[in-house]
Amino acid sequence: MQTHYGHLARILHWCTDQSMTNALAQMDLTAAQGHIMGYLVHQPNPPCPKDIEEAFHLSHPTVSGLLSRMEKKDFIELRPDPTDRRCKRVYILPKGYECAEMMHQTIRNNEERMVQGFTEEEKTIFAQLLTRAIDNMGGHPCKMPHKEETTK
Amino acid sequence: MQTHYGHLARILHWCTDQSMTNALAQMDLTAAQGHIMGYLVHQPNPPCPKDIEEAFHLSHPTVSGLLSRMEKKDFIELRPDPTDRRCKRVYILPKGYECAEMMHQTIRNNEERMVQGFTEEEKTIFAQLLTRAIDNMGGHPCKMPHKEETTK
DNA sequence: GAATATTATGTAGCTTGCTACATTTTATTT
DNA sequence: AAATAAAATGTAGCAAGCTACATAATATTC
Repeated sequence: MQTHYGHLARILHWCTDQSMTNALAQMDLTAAQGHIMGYLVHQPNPPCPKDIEEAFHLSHPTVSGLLSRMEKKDFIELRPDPTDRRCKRVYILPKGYECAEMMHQTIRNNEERMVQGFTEEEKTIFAQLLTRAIDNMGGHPCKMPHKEETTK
Repeated sequence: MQTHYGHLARILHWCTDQSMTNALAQMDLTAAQGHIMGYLVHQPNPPCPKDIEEAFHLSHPTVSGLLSRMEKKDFIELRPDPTDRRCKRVYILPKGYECAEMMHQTIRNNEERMVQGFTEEEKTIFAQLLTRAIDNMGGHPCKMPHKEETTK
């Protein structure tokens, strides 16, 4: 059985993913809902569902379902845009901001832990090899979700 | 914005995943159904749904749904075990074997492509750094699916 | 051997993803 | 200004994941 880089990459992401999922569950949020929160908190203005669809490359019914469940739990609030009655705007409520802060702490912890015992040179090489392998697979993966919800 | 290894790992796996999903779609199989096929074809004897649940860490209703849809498309056949009437056995039909062969070819192509232009030394280091990062995240990820459906 | 526990599967109902089609509002064309 | 196109969201229905509960067959225990 030879080495499978794709498998190793998968496991590594799985580890960070589990960590984030557990942290989010303690706040009564699912992983998908947490991703949205991470995005929302980094937007300068309240986005509309359409913006989220594009950022995450999700269909609009999927986003619609996620947002309505997040609203029911008081993480966000949906209000119609006064200037364009087609659009809704997504406003973050206090519980939403708490969640986002917790997520950032989780990512920081994971990133640090992952390269524990790596020398600075090893860290650099690690990032370079990962990047080259991605490039080899076809460069920019145009449909990957947003950076914010990344080390989920 | 600093480097996020978790993100890079995620993108790399995503690339291989897309490749496999596209290949499977041409045979009218979903990604999840393809994973099951990859597992089935490497079992010495026809397994029962319970074995699949354990190999993939899926719940039994999930497996049950997957298998019945695969059976409907003639990739597999479910027959009751004569010695234990609680169990069903999963038999692979010809279409199933074709699918498995195609999947292996896809994995080989991806693995090769991924490290194109890497020296032998770089390949070794790449695998080592990935492995060490995984170990740092808590060693054996006990709930990761089976190796077979890995570089999906 | 009868009662009980375990094991394998089935069913109901939820979240999150999708596509396809419908509706409403704004923008464009003529 | 009226007709048409485009944009944002809604609804229906499917796949694939889950938990919780139900059923049927085998194993264990008394």
